[in-house]
Amino acid sequence: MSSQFTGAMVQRFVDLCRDRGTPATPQRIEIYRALAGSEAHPTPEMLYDQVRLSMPSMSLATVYKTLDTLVALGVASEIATTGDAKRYDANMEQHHHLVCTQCHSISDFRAPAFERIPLIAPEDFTPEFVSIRVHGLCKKCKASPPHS
Amino acid sequence: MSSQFTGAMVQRFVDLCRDRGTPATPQRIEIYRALAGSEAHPTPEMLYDQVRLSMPSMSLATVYKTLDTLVALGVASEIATTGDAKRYDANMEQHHHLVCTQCHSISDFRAPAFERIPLIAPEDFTPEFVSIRVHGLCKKCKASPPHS
DNA sequence: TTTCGGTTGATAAAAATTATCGCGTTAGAT
DNA sequence: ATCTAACGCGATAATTTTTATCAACCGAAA
Repeated sequence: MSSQFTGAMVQRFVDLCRDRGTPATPQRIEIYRALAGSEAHPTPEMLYDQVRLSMPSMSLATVYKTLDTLVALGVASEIATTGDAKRYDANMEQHHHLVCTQCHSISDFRAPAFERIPLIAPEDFTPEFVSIRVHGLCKKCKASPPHS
Repeated sequence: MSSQFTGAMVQRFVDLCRDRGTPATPQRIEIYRALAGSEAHPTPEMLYDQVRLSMPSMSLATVYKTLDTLVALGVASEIATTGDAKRYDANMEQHHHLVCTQCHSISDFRAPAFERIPLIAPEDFTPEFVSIRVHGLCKKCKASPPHS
């Protein structure tokens, strides 16, 4: 994620906060910037460590509360994982995920073949959107054998 | 999940344990039976409560350890969720999930249109399998308005 | 300036998961 | 049959992750 693109995302975030009447505090801006600038789909802890570099007074509780706020604003989403900690994504465009079965890393993925997945469901379920996860071996884990 | 079908699954589980040299202890059998007999994709806590009905001495730690064993044996899988607790599934057939955006319930789902999703990925990622999640409103939540 | 509502940071508490360890049971060797 | 070693179980402690609480702070409005 290039930093200029991140900057544009931050700007849009600040604008959205103004529109919604949600204060764009320095803490929220820094947390959003860290999330938007990461491709690692970071955990709250990871964001905490990142933001503290430029804002040492940051509290971990603020990170959790702000992430809830970002999700409520619709500028971030929580990713479903099998891991121990929550992970977030600021990429709100239609996209899917590659999940490494070895190291559990998650990366974004777009493919034309996945763009038009039919939105089907049983009759008693009202579908809204589909998410696809491709599980397999990431580049790193393919190269290096399991550490066991 | 009909109980006779659950019984067949338990039988296969016991056979598999014998083949693998993994002791099919009463605890493991009861935990597997509870998982195989549930359609709720239960959490460890839910399985603990269920199994204690017939085996009051069950320990929660045993549930956690056994779930790891079941996954290692390939007779159960952990489901990726955005929730607070882990959730498991004993249905090992190719299937997908309906996730309620309101109550976060998860139900199994099979559709011909999803049977042949192409196993595609970027060049540096080795895909193994795909999982699809259809997000939307379940029957109950469609009927009852949000509690807020 | 004062007030008020919302936010932050510190901390406690809760919830979920994992680690530890003694005990009992079982399998295999003798 | 007895002994022994290995393994699983249950109890519990410890760790990790997340949420709740609350006083202090900040900015906007009066």
